[in-house]
Amino acid sequence: MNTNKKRSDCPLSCSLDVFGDKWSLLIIRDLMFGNKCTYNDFLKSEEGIATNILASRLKGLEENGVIEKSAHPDSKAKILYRLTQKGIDLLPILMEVYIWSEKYYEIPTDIKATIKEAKKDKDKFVKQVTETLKNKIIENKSSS
Amino acid sequence: MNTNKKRSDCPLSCSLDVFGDKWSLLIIRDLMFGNKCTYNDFLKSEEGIATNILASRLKGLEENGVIEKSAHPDSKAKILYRLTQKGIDLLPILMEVYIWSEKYYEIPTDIKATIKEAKKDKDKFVKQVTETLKNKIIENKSSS
DNA sequence: AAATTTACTTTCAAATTGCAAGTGCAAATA
DNA sequence: TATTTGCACTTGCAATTTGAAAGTAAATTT
Repeated sequence: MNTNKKRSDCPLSCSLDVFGDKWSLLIIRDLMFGNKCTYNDFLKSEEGIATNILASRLKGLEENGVIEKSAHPDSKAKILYRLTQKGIDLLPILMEVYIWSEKYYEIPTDIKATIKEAKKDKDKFVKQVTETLKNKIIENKSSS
Repeated sequence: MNTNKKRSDCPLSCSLDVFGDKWSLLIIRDLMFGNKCTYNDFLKSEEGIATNILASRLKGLEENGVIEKSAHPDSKAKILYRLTQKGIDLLPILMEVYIWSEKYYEIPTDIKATIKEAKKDKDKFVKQVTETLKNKIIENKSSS
C-alpha cells in the first residue's frame, strides 16, 4: 500500500489510507480471530490473497505501526507477525463490521454466536478480546 | 466496484466487497456528516475523487443497497443521493474509525469535538445521528 | 546431501485508476 | 429565442495496481 500519500486531513480518509483496501483488514482478522501469525498462515486463508499482494500489505501495515514482525519461537525460518496496540485497537471497528453484516447478510453459524455475544455487551466483548490479544503480545515479548 | 465477486463467506470479506476501497466510505461520510447529496457535491470533496471513479462507486453502492437515487426537489437536472437504512447502519463503523484515528493521528479541531461526544456515550451518539438521518429520508420521501 | 519449508521477489498480462475531454439533457441568462 | 452554464455522467488513454505463476535464498527436515 501507499504509505506516503495523504489525500486529506480527514481522519476517515487517513484511516482508509492505512487499511482501506480489500485485503488489509482480512490480515488483521486472521491475527485477531484466526490464530494465524505467519506469512504462510495468511496465504492459506480462504480468500486466496496473492503472495506479492500479501507481502505489500504486510509491509504497509508494518510501516503504519499496525502490526510488527518478531522472531518465531519455533524456528528461525519463520517470522511471527503480531498486532501492535494500534492494531488491537482496530477491534471495535471489525466488531461493528461483523454486526452490520449480520444484519444484512447470511452468516456462517460458527461466527454467528460470537457476533451475538458481541452485540449483547460490546464493551465487555472488546475488553475480553483485547485482553487475550494483549497477553499474546506479552507471551511473545518474553519468549523472543 | 465489483458487485459480483464474492471472495468467501466471511462476513468481513463480504462487507469489504461492498465498501472496502479507498473511496466508498468517503461518499458515505459525505452523506452522513457532510450535508452532501449530489454528484457534484461528492466531486467537490477535499480528496478529489475522479469523476469516473465516483460514478462507478455510486453504482456499486446503489447495487448493494447502501444508497439510493431520488428526484431532487430543486431541479430535474439534479439527482439526490441518500443513504438507505443499510447505509445509515454503517454509522457505528464510521464512528469507530473516527475514534481509532483520534487515538493515533492528529485530528482537525472541528471534528475533534464530535468524536469526543461520540466517545462519551456511543449508543446515544448513534441513536441521535441515526434519527437525524432517518428524518432526512422521510423528508425526501414526502417531497418526491 | 537432497528435498522441503518459509518468506519473500520477479515477471508479465489483465484489470483498475486517474486525468482530460466529451456528451446530452435541464435550467439559467442574454 | 438563442446561448451559455450546470449537472450527471461516459469515453479514451496512459499509468498504476493487481493477480497468477515462477523463481530465489536461507532454514529445516529427511
